[in-house]
Amino acid sequence: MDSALSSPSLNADSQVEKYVVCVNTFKVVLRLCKVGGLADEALMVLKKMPEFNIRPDTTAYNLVIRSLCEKGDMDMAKQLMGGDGFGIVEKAFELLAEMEKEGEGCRPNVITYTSVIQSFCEQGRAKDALSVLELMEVRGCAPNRVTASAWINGVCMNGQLQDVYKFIERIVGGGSVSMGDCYSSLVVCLIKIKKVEEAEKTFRMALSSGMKPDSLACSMMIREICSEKRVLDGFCLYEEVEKTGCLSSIDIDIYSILLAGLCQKSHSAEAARLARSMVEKRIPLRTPYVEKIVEHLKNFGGKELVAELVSMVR
DNA sequence: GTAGGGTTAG
Repeated sequence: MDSALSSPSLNADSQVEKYVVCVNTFKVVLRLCKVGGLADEALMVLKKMPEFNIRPDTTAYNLVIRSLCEKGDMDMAKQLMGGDGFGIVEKAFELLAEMEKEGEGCRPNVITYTSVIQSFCEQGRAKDALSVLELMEVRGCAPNRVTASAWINGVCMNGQLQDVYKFIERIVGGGSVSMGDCYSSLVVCLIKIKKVEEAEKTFRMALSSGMKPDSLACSMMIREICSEKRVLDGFCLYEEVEKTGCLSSIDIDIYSILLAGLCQKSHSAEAARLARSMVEKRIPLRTPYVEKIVEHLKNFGGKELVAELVSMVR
């Protein structure tokens, strides 16, 4: 990469006549660097752009910042295992500062700030993350649900759960992220770190406080409860979620998982109710479950219902 | 084609 960049065949002067090199050309290269984990090379390419009379824009900078952050995370992991490596994220942060100085055309946006915040959070550097959050707010850039999610995720993974509620209060207070989005992220994280009981408590609390958890949080929570063989609990939770009207984009597999579980445990009334609602909503059965569901349901739900369900199998 | 949370059969 280094030699290619500095070779005579690839300098600004000789290229101008033969090719049209533009920002997008460089973005293709930067994207490749990012995919290939070549953070230093990405930085080098970025610094080379002015020689082609091309000013990097926000997305070009963001690609490099993401590359650096990903490398920083890897180095951090190495460090935790006894190696060294720290401070790559500082480079990303320096680039961010550079963008703020450069002004128009490459001004940092919510993605830029979020990337750096995410990296700091993953490294357990909540204080640094906070300073970036404050910076973006000062610059009039509102954090969004991804910003919040990155923070919550990092803090959870680092076992700093006690600070997460304070953070949620703070970011929701800013007015650009909803409580439901924050608690959805939290629930997903808690499940991921195997704190399922706490996840369920949090999820139920969110529901009863009138929040609308997002579809992933709903799907994961119900799926988790089903996997504990608590199908009836799962079904009740599903019905509660449905009442809030935030079920529109829930994972459709959940329906089949619930229905199969209800059938297996002979909760016939509930099974028939769910089956009817699936027919109404045109939710298809998942094929791995069809046989067992049909077998149980034809005794309780009626032949017509079963026929309709089966006709929707895909 | 600039960012983010997961599963995959009883």
